Amino acid sequence: MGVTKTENFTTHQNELAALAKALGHPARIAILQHLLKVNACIGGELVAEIPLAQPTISRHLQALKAVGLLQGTISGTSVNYCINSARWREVQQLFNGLFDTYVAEQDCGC
Amino acid sequence: MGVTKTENFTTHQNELAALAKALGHPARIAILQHLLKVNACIGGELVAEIPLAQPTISRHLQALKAVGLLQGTISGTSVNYCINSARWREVQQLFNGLFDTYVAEQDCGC
DNA sequence: AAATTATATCGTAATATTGCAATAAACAAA
DNA sequence: TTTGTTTATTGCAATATTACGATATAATTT
Repeated sequence: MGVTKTENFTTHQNELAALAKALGHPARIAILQHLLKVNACIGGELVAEIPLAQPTISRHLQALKAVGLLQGTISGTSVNYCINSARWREVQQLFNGLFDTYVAEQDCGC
Repeated sequence: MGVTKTENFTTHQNELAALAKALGHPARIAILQHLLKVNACIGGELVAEIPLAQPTISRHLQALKAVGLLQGTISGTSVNYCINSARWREVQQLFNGLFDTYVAEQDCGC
């Protein structure tokens, strides 16, 4: 079907999955890495940086914005994108909340 | 097209994206959470836990196994699944490697 | 051997995602 | 007003994902 049965899962599970999904494309990782590297708000110099067509990059930016990782503010004809620092940390803690649940490495024979 | 242009990105970017993608479905989050909760290897009691059909859960398990987060060992007619602890920690550090790149919260006016 | 149990795979249908060309929209500059 | 610049949206086409029923596989049990 291609449709995820979100109603079968908790809000937390759905949110974590949605965030992971947003990170689930190398172009979106590259976008974030570039924003982290220059550590600033940049207008679409990403189109020059990333070897994909401008509409494609625009879509990836929307996907990251949709989960709150990015924010964009209009500045003349261009848009300044940057990382939403509060959300960024929140998301990191959401992921670590999952990862840290692993306690010991009890030998289970696997 | 629906096909990701992996050749345009680094191995690291592709790996991180593939891992995130594997976490990008609530059923797979639920599977991991359950494995973490019982902290043991379980045969497919997941089929009873998660409200999806058995073939669907099997596919999700394969997806998690494909990125190394799970390992399964055959035990009679059933399969014991558990988290690969080494890989688990490795993946956590990969994600934190991205998240920790965010240094300051310099005011960029966005 | 036949039946049972547990899991994987196949086939199929529906929806989602990715990508690009073309175009639109919004603003700036001449 | 016209021209250029930048970003978003639309309209495809191709591929991927999700889901389930049916079936296959593999080991255990009777």
